[in-house]
Amino acid sequence: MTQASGGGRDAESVSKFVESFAAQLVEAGMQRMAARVFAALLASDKGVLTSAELGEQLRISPAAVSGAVRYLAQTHMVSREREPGSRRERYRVHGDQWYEALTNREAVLKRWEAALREGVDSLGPDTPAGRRLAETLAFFEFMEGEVAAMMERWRVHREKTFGM
Amino acid sequence: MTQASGGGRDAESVSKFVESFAAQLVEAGMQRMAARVFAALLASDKGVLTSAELGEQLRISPAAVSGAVRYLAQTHMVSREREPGSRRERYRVHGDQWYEALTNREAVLKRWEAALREGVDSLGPDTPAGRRLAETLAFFEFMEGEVAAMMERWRVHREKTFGM
DNA sequence: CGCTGTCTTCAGAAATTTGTGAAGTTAAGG
DNA sequence: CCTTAACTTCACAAATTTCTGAAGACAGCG
Repeated sequence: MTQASGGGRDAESVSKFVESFAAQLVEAGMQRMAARVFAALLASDKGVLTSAELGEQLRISPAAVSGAVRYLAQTHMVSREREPGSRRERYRVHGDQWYEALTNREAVLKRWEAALREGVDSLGPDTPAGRRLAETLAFFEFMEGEVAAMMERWRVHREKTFGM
Repeated sequence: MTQASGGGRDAESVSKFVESFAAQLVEAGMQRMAARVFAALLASDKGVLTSAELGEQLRISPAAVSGAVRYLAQTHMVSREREPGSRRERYRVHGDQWYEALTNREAVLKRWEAALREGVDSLGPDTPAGRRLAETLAFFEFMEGEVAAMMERWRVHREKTFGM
Protein backbone atom coordinates (compact mmCIF):
# COMPACT_ATOMS: atom_id res chain seq x y z
CA MET A 1 0.00 0.00 0.00
CA THR A 2 1.08 3.51 -0.55
CA GLN A 3 -0.81 4.91 2.38
CA ALA A 4 -3.58 4.14 4.78
CA SER A 5 -5.32 6.41 7.21
CA GLY A 6 -5.61 9.93 8.61
CA GLY A 7 -2.73 12.32 8.00
CA GLY A 8 -2.06 10.79 4.64
CA ARG A 9 1.03 10.71 2.52
CA ASP A 10 -1.03 10.08 -0.59
CA ALA A 11 -0.03 11.81 -3.79
CA GLU A 12 -2.71 14.40 -3.42
CA SER A 13 -1.80 15.59 0.07
CA VAL A 14 1.80 15.86 -0.97
CA SER A 15 0.95 17.75 -4.11
CA LYS A 16 -1.28 20.12 -2.22
CA PHE A 17 1.48 21.01 0.20
CA VAL A 18 4.07 21.23 -2.53
CA GLU A 19 2.06 23.67 -4.58
CA SER A 20 1.04 25.85 -1.69
CA PHE A 21 4.51 26.09 -0.22
CA ALA A 22 5.99 26.69 -3.64
CA ALA A 23 3.53 29.51 -4.13
CA GLN A 24 4.91 31.22 -1.03
CA LEU A 25 8.45 30.83 -2.27
CA VAL A 26 7.50 32.25 -5.63
CA GLU A 27 5.89 35.23 -3.98
CA ALA A 28 9.13 35.78 -2.11
CA GLY A 29 10.94 35.96 -5.41
CA MET A 30 12.03 32.45 -6.31
CA GLN A 31 11.58 31.11 -9.84
CA ARG A 32 8.49 28.98 -10.13
CA MET A 33 10.07 25.71 -11.21
CA ALA A 34 12.85 26.02 -8.66
CA ALA A 35 10.29 26.61 -5.97
CA ARG A 36 8.24 23.59 -6.98
CA VAL A 37 11.24 21.31 -7.19
CA PHE A 38 12.45 22.49 -3.83
CA ALA A 39 9.08 22.00 -2.18
CA ALA A 40 8.82 18.52 -3.65
CA LEU A 41 12.18 17.63 -2.15
CA LEU A 42 11.18 19.03 1.22
CA ALA A 43 8.04 16.91 1.18
CA SER A 44 9.76 13.73 0.05
CA ASP A 45 10.38 10.95 2.51
CA LYS A 46 14.13 10.79 2.28
CA GLY A 47 14.70 14.34 1.20
CA VAL A 48 16.14 12.88 -1.98
CA LEU A 49 14.62 12.53 -5.43
CA THR A 50 15.90 11.73 -8.89
CA SER A 51 15.39 13.89 -11.88
CA ALA A 52 12.86 11.46 -13.32
CA GLU A 53 10.86 11.37 -10.10
CA LEU A 54 10.74 15.13 -9.97
CA GLY A 55 9.68 15.37 -13.56
CA GLU A 56 6.92 12.85 -13.12
CA GLN A 57 5.61 14.19 -9.83
CA LEU A 58 5.50 17.79 -11.01
CA ARG A 59 4.59 17.04 -14.61
CA ILE A 60 7.44 19.02 -16.07
CA SER A 61 10.01 18.32 -18.74
CA PRO A 62 13.56 17.15 -18.06
CA ALA A 63 14.70 20.54 -19.28
CA ALA A 64 12.70 22.28 -16.58
CA VAL A 65 14.09 19.98 -13.90
CA SER A 66 17.58 20.63 -15.16
CA GLY A 67 17.16 24.39 -15.01
CA ALA A 68 15.53 24.38 -11.59
CA VAL A 69 18.14 22.11 -10.12
CA ARG A 70 20.98 24.18 -11.49
CA TYR A 71 19.58 27.24 -9.76
CA LEU A 72 18.98 25.42 -6.49
CA ALA A 73 22.48 23.96 -6.48
CA GLN A 74 24.07 27.32 -7.22
CA THR A 75 22.29 28.88 -4.27
CA HIS A 76 23.14 25.90 -2.06
CA MET A 77 19.54 25.08 -1.38
CA VAL A 78 20.08 21.50 -2.55
CA SER A 79 23.09 19.36 -3.31
CA ARG A 80 23.51 16.99 -6.21
CA GLU A 81 24.81 13.49 -5.80
CA ARG A 82 25.92 11.06 -8.44
CA GLU A 83 24.38 7.79 -7.56
CA PRO A 84 27.49 5.63 -7.89
CA GLY A 85 27.57 3.18 -10.78
CA SER A 86 24.70 4.77 -12.58
CA ARG A 87 24.05 7.79 -14.72
CA ARG A 88 21.20 8.80 -12.49
CA GLU A 89 21.65 11.88 -10.43
CA ARG A 90 19.94 12.51 -7.12
CA TYR A 91 19.07 15.81 -5.56
CA ARG A 92 18.99 16.25 -1.83
CA VAL A 93 17.72 18.89 0.54
CA HIS A 94 19.98 18.90 3.54
CA GLY A 95 17.37 19.54 6.18
CA ASP A 96 19.43 21.95 8.18
CA GLN A 97 21.63 23.41 5.54
CA TRP A 98 19.14 25.07 3.30
CA TYR A 99 17.86 27.72 5.62
CA GLU A 100 21.38 28.58 6.47
CA ALA A 101 21.74 29.19 2.77
CA LEU A 102 18.60 31.27 2.91
CA THR A 103 20.25 33.43 5.52
CA ASN A 104 23.31 33.54 3.40
CA ARG A 105 22.29 36.67 1.75
CA GLU A 106 25.83 37.48 2.82
CA ALA A 107 26.95 37.87 -0.75
CA VAL A 108 23.94 40.06 -1.37
CA LEU A 109 24.67 42.16 1.69
CA LYS A 110 28.26 42.64 0.57
CA ARG A 111 27.16 43.99 -2.77
CA TRP A 112 24.65 46.32 -1.17
CA GLU A 113 27.35 47.60 1.10
CA ALA A 114 29.69 48.20 -1.79
CA ALA A 115 27.05 50.19 -3.65
CA LEU A 116 26.29 52.24 -0.55
CA ARG A 117 29.95 52.92 0.15
CA GLU A 118 30.33 54.20 -3.36
CA GLY A 119 27.30 56.38 -2.82
CA VAL A 120 28.60 57.89 0.39
CA ASP A 121 31.80 58.59 -1.40
CA SER A 122 30.39 60.15 -4.49
CA LEU A 123 27.71 62.20 -2.79
CA GLY A 124 30.09 63.36 -0.09
CA PRO A 125 30.10 62.13 3.52
CA ASP A 126 29.03 65.54 4.81
CA THR A 127 25.97 66.03 2.71
CA PRO A 128 22.60 65.05 4.15
CA ALA A 129 22.22 62.34 1.56
CA GLY A 130 25.73 61.08 2.28
CA ARG A 131 24.94 60.83 5.96
CA ARG A 132 21.74 58.96 5.24
CA LEU A 133 23.60 56.45 3.12
CA ALA A 134 26.30 56.11 5.74
CA GLU A 135 23.75 55.20 8.36
CA THR A 136 22.16 52.66 6.08
CA LEU A 137 25.57 51.19 5.45
CA ALA A 138 26.18 50.96 9.19
CA PHE A 139 22.92 49.09 9.53
CA PHE A 140 23.95 46.45 7.04
CA GLU A 141 27.36 46.06 8.61
CA PHE A 142 25.67 45.62 11.97
CA MET A 143 23.30 43.06 10.50
CA GLU A 144 26.05 40.98 9.10
CA GLY A 145 27.55 40.34 12.50
CA GLU A 146 24.20 39.76 14.12
CA VAL A 147 23.04 37.20 11.63
CA ALA A 148 26.09 35.07 12.24
CA ALA A 149 25.51 35.14 15.99
CA MET A 150 21.88 34.35 15.48
CA MET A 151 22.57 31.27 13.43
CA GLU A 152 24.90 30.07 16.14
CA ARG A 153 22.12 30.43 18.71
CA TRP A 154 19.81 28.56 16.37
CA ARG A 155 22.17 25.63 16.21
CA VAL A 156 22.23 25.43 19.98
CA HIS A 157 18.47 25.76 20.19
CA ARG A 158 18.07 23.11 17.53
CA GLU A 159 20.20 20.61 19.39
CA LYS A 160 18.17 21.14 22.54
CA THR A 161 14.84 20.81 20.76
CA PHE A 162 15.47 18.06 18.25
CA GLY A 163 18.33 16.22 19.90
CA MET A 164 21.37 15.29 17.87
CA MET B 1 25.58 76.91 -8.19
CA THR B 2 24.38 73.38 -7.94
CA GLN B 3 27.67 71.99 -6.83
CA ALA B 4 31.33 72.74 -6.69
CA SER B 5 34.24 70.49 -5.96
CA GLY B 6 35.32 66.95 -5.18
CA GLY B 7 32.68 64.54 -3.91
CA GLY B 8 30.06 66.08 -6.14
CA ARG B 9 26.32 66.17 -5.83
CA ASP B 10 25.97 66.81 -9.56
CA ALA B 11 23.21 65.12 -11.44
CA GLU B 12 25.54 62.56 -12.88
CA SER B 13 27.03 61.34 -9.60
CA VAL B 14 23.57 61.03 -8.18
CA SER B 15 22.27 59.17 -11.17
CA LYS B 16 25.20 56.82 -11.13
CA PHE B 17 24.58 55.89 -7.53
CA VAL B 18 20.84 55.65 -8.02
CA GLU B 19 21.15 53.26 -10.91
CA SER B 20 23.76 51.08 -9.34
CA PHE B 21 21.98 50.78 -6.03
CA ALA B 22 18.68 50.19 -7.76
CA ALA B 23 20.29 47.40 -9.73
CA GLN B 24 21.18 45.63 -6.49
CA LEU B 25 17.65 46.00 -5.21
CA VAL B 26 16.28 44.60 -8.45
CA GLU B 27 18.59 41.65 -8.21
CA ALA B 28 17.25 41.04 -4.73
CA GLY B 29 13.76 40.83 -6.17
CA MET B 30 12.33 44.35 -6.11
CA GLN B 31 10.46 45.71 -9.12
CA ARG B 32 12.65 47.89 -11.26
CA MET B 33 10.74 51.15 -11.07
CA ALA B 34 10.18 50.79 -7.35
CA ALA B 35 13.88 50.22 -6.87
CA ARG B 36 14.82 53.27 -8.90
CA VAL B 37 12.34 55.52 -7.15
CA PHE B 38 13.52 54.30 -3.80
CA ALA B 39 17.17 54.81 -4.62
CA ALA B 40 16.43 58.30 -5.89
CA LEU B 41 14.75 59.16 -2.60
CA LEU B 42 17.67 57.74 -0.64
CA ALA B 43 20.07 59.89 -2.60
CA SER B 44 18.02 63.06 -2.36
CA ASP B 45 19.07 65.83 -0.04
CA LYS B 46 16.01 65.94 2.16
CA GLY B 47 14.90 62.37 1.64
CA VAL B 48 11.78 63.85 0.09
CA LEU B 49 10.79 64.24 -3.54
CA THR B 50 7.62 65.05 -5.39
CA SER B 51 6.14 62.88 -8.07
CA ALA B 52 7.19 65.37 -10.73
CA GLU B 53 10.78 65.45 -9.51
CA LEU B 54 10.96 61.69 -9.53
CA GLY B 55 9.52 61.48 -13.00
CA GLU B 56 11.95 64.02 -14.36
CA GLN B 57 15.03 62.68 -12.65
CA LEU B 58 14.37 59.10 -13.68
CA ARG B 59 12.82 59.88 -17.04
CA ILE B 60 9.69 57.88 -16.41
CA SER B 61 5.99 58.55 -16.85
CA PRO B 62 3.66 59.69 -14.07
CA ALA B 63 2.01 56.29 -14.33
CA ALA B 64 5.27 54.57 -13.53
CA VAL B 65 5.89 56.82 -10.56
CA SER B 66 2.40 56.14 -9.32
CA GLY B 67 2.84 52.39 -9.53
CA ALA B 68 6.26 52.41 -7.90
CA VAL B 69 5.15 54.64 -5.07
CA ARG B 70 2.09 52.54 -4.36
CA TYR B 71 4.29 49.49 -3.97
CA LEU B 72 6.79 51.30 -1.77
CA ALA B 73 4.07 52.71 0.45
CA GLN B 74 2.38 49.34 0.84
CA THR B 75 5.62 47.79 1.96
CA HIS B 76 6.33 50.72 4.25
CA MET B 77 9.55 51.61 2.56
CA VAL B 78 8.42 55.20 2.03
CA SER B 79 5.59 57.29 3.36
CA ARG B 80 3.41 59.67 1.42
CA GLU B 81 2.65 63.13 2.64
CA ARG B 82 0.08 65.57 1.36
CA GLU B 83 1.86 68.84 1.13
CA PRO B 84 -0.74 70.99 2.90
CA GLY B 85 -2.62 73.47 0.76
CA SER B 86 -1.53 71.94 -2.51
CA ARG B 87 -2.38 68.98 -4.64
CA ARG B 88 1.25 67.95 -4.72
CA GLU B 89 2.17 64.82 -2.92
CA ARG B 90 5.59 64.18 -1.47
CA TYR B 91 7.26 60.89 -0.86
CA ARG B 92 9.67 60.46 1.98
CA VAL B 93 12.16 57.83 2.97
CA HIS B 94 12.29 57.81 6.73
CA GLY B 95 15.97 57.23 7.16
CA ASP B 96 15.61 54.76 9.96
CA GLN B 97 12.23 53.32 9.24
CA TRP B 98 12.77 51.70 5.94
CA TYR B 99 15.22 49.02 6.89
CA GLU B 100 12.99 48.13 9.76
CA ALA B 101 10.40 47.58 7.06
CA LEU B 102 12.92 45.51 5.15
CA THR B 103 13.25 43.31 8.19
CA ASN B 104 9.51 43.20 8.43
CA ARG B 105 9.27 40.13 6.40
CA GLU B 106 7.11 39.27 9.37
CA ALA B 107 4.01 38.96 7.24
CA VAL B 108 5.98 36.81 4.84
CA LEU B 109 7.30 34.64 7.64
CA LYS B 110 3.79 34.16 8.98
CA ARG B 111 2.57 32.88 5.66
CA TRP B 112 5.50 30.52 5.31
CA GLU B 113 4.81 29.20 8.76
CA ALA B 114 1.17 28.65 7.92
CA ALA B 115 2.06 26.69 4.82
CA LEU B 116 4.57 24.60 6.75
CA ARG B 117 2.14 23.91 9.57
CA GLU B 118 -0.36 22.66 7.06
CA GLY B 119 2.32 20.48 5.57
CA VAL B 120 3.31 18.92 8.88
CA ASP B 121 -0.31 18.25 9.50
CA SER B 122 -1.18 16.73 6.17
CA LEU B 123 1.96 14.63 5.81
CA GLY B 124 1.79 13.47 9.39
CA PRO B 125 4.07 14.67 12.22
CA ASP B 126 5.68 11.24 12.54
CA THR B 127 6.73 10.78 8.97
CA PRO B 128 10.27 11.70 8.00
CA ALA B 129 8.96 14.47 5.75
CA GLY B 130 6.71 15.73 8.51
CA ARG B 131 9.63 15.92 10.91
CA ARG B 132 11.68 17.79 8.32
CA LEU B 133 8.92 20.34 7.86
CA ALA B 134 8.46 20.66 11.61
CA GLU B 135 12.10 21.53 12.06
CA THR B 136 11.93 24.10 9.32
CA LEU B 137 8.89 25.57 10.97
CA ALA B 138 10.75 25.75 14.26
CA PHE B 139 13.52 27.63 12.53
CA PHE B 140 11.19 30.30 11.26
CA GLU B 141 9.51 30.65 14.63
CA PHE B 142 12.92 31.04 16.21
CA MET B 143 13.86 33.65 13.63
CA GLU B 144 10.84 35.73 14.32
CA GLY B 145 11.80 36.29 17.92
CA GLU B 146 15.44 36.85 17.13
CA VAL B 147 14.80 39.49 14.53
CA ALA B 148 12.83 41.58 16.98
CA ALA B 149 15.64 41.42 19.55
CA MET B 150 18.18 42.22 16.88
CA MET B 151 16.38 45.36 15.80
CA GLU B 152 16.28 46.50 19.39
CA ARG B 153 20.03 46.10 19.64
CA TRP B 154 20.39 48.04 16.42
CA ARG B 155 18.45 50.96 17.83
CA VAL B 156 20.79 51.08 20.81
CA HIS B 157 23.83 50.78 18.62
CA ARG B 158 22.49 53.49 16.36
CA GLU B 159 21.99 55.94 19.19
CA LYS B 160 25.54 55.39 20.35
CA THR B 161 27.02 55.80 16.90
CA PHE B 162 24.95 58.55 15.36
CA GLY B 163 23.77 60.43 18.42
CA MET B 164 20.09 61.03 18.88
C1' DC C 1 33.52 0.51 -30.16
C1' DG C 2 28.87 1.28 -30.49
C1' DC C 3 24.44 1.35 -27.85
C1' DT C 4 21.56 3.34 -24.58
C1' DG C 5 20.01 5.89 -20.52
C1' DT C 6 20.44 10.33 -18.47
C1' DC C 7 21.28 15.00 -18.17
C1' DT C 8 22.12 19.54 -20.64
C1' DT C 9 21.74 23.03 -24.08
C1' DC C 10 19.23 25.60 -27.41
C1' DA C 11 15.74 27.84 -30.32
C1' DG C 12 11.41 29.23 -30.28
C1' DA C 13 6.27 29.42 -28.73
C1' DA C 14 3.53 30.97 -25.02
C1' DA C 15 2.71 33.42 -20.99
C1' DT C 16 3.76 36.97 -17.99
C1' DT C 17 5.43 41.38 -16.65
C1' DT C 18 6.48 46.09 -17.48
C1' DG C 19 5.92 50.89 -18.85
C1' DT C 20 3.35 54.10 -21.53
C1' DG C 21 -0.23 57.28 -23.34
C1' DA C 22 -4.69 58.57 -22.65
C1' DA C 23 -8.78 58.93 -20.21
C1' DG C 24 -10.68 59.31 -15.53
C1' DT C 25 -10.88 61.08 -10.74
C1' DT C 26 -10.15 64.22 -7.10
C1' DA C 27 -9.70 68.49 -4.90
C1' DA C 28 -7.55 73.36 -4.77
C1' DG C 29 -8.25 78.02 -6.40
C1' DG C 30 -10.69 81.41 -8.55
C1' DC D 1 -19.39 75.97 -9.88
C1' DC D 2 -15.94 75.84 -13.24
C1' DT D 3 -11.11 75.32 -14.21
C1' DT D 4 -7.10 73.05 -13.77
C1' DA D 5 -3.08 70.78 -11.44
C1' DA D 6 -1.92 66.46 -9.76
C1' DC D 7 -2.39 61.72 -9.11
C1' DT D 8 -4.52 57.15 -10.58
C1' DT D 9 -6.41 53.65 -13.50
C1' DC D 10 -6.71 51.14 -17.70
C1' DA D 11 -5.80 48.96 -22.19
C1' DC D 12 -2.32 47.81 -24.97
C1' DA D 13 2.43 47.34 -27.12
C1' DA D 14 6.91 45.90 -26.05
C1' DA D 15 10.20 43.47 -23.58
C1' DT D 16 11.27 39.77 -20.79
C1' DT D 17 10.78 35.34 -18.78
C1' DT D 18 9.42 30.64 -18.75
C1' DC D 19 8.85 26.07 -20.42
C1' DT D 20 9.04 22.76 -23.96
C1' DG D 21 10.56 19.55 -27.65
C1' DA D 22 14.44 18.29 -30.07
C1' DA D 23 19.12 17.78 -30.76
C1' DG D 24 23.57 17.23 -28.39
C1' DA D 25 26.92 15.56 -24.95
C1' DC D 26 28.51 12.36 -21.66
C1' DA D 27 29.37 8.07 -19.51
C1' DG D 28 28.21 3.10 -18.32
C1' DC D 29 27.68 -1.27 -20.25
C1' DG D 30 27.82 -4.92 -23.32
